[in-house]
Amino acid sequence: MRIPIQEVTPGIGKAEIVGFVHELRDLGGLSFLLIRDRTGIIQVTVPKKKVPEHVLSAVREVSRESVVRVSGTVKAIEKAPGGRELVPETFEIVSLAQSPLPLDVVEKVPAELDTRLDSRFLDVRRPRVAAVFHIRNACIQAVYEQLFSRGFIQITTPKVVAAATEGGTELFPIAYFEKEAFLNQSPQLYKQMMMGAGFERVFEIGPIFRAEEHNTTKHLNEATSIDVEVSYASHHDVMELLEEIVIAAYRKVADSCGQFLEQMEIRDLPVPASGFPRLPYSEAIEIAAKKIDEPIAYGDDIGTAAEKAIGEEIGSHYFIVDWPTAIKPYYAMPCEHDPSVCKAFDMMHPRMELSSGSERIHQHDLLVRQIQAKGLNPESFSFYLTPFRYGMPPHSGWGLGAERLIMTMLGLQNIREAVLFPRDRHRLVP
RNA sequence: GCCCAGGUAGUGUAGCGGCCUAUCAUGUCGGCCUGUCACGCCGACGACUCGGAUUCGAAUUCCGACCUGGGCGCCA
Repeated sequence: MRIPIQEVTPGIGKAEIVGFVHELRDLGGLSFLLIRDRTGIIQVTVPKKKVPEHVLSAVREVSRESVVRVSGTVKAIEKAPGGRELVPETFEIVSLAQSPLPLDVVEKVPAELDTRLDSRFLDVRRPRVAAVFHIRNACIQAVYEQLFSRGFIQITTPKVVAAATEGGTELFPIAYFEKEAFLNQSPQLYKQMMMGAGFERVFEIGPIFRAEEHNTTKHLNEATSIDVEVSYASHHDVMELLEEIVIAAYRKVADSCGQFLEQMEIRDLPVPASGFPRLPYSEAIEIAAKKIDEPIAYGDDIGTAAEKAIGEEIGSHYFIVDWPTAIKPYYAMPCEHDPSVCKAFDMMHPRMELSSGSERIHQHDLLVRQIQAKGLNPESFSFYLTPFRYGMPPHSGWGLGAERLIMTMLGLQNIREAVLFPRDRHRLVP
């Protein structure tokens, strides 16, 4: 019976393991092989004069990254990594790896991200790369735990849609039988319709598609959005929820991913403190105006330089609130006392934007006016607008970029590191 | 969409008009080696993205194509 490498301890006596050949060292009369499975690495020591002939011939034949099955005696040896080693009685090559490898799994020689992504299956064999995805899994699990425990209903919404949801970003057109269709940029409209359906608390974690031809370390053309919508909640309520979920994700990783953080050489993962600062947009602009060269004024979008300057000033997660209505989507609720400002927010990490959300307009006629004010045609949104005529609860929500959450949490330099198979301007394979 | 930068063995690099039959590392193959842990030592193998131009001579300069990285705008 095969056991996980992590569970191979000196006291165990005999053990059988299956894994990849991580490294091979032949010292002549003595050979060392490091065998790796998802739980760890163990040294297999082969004293050539003391092992069966079939073990010797298999060891001679085996190559790095081959899959092997080894059984034998576990010995406590201080000189061995982990304080134990396996001396084989049987050694079976389950699947021989060709050489040369397209990528050095042991990382004696670095590889460029592009080369790594071409051979992602090999790249992810590296423990420190695999660690990112174990941590990503823990984050998503934490989000599920938070949302399910609060009575949220998970929904799935169409990714193939007839028209743009928000205007603005470019959509990928696709052929849909005899009709024109697009890949959805956001579940926004569908989440809101489910408020109209009376579900009160919904979420979806799924892909969103943006056809922007950007080529940066923080954009993907297919990203994962954690999308939440809550009835009878103000934007303040959902900001608190967002903050709690981000903190829960950090805490989950800090508490349960010690081994993976270690592999990434992250000694200590600081969990953000609750009470993220709420920075009014107008103050954010003032900070940026003082710190950057390019001119910036009230009413402008917050560009990359401004975002960076403000992030440096605040130094932790924070919200930008009280946005001008003019630069937020049509569905953001204007403030009663000053409709030029709306109840929208962005949630920021010092490095970049992670999430944006708002209290939504739930009054049909106001929504139509706002759509028109953005130069869009309400008729193309009739499927979305109709529910607003038959009793629509007030509601708020947000969308959180999963890859950006992981990227900023782990200090990854490129967002592509946070996705197994990224889709960017140039990459469609694998 | 705009603007930069770059394509040299499987991988990562040096070279940037003649010293290039192209450097180094890693890898692979062969040899020696019983405690390695980036094992060591000896030997071998393996590359200038493609097409055109300039030149006595091009990896090196120019033009074009293809491919790639990054920045900006916008966004999660």
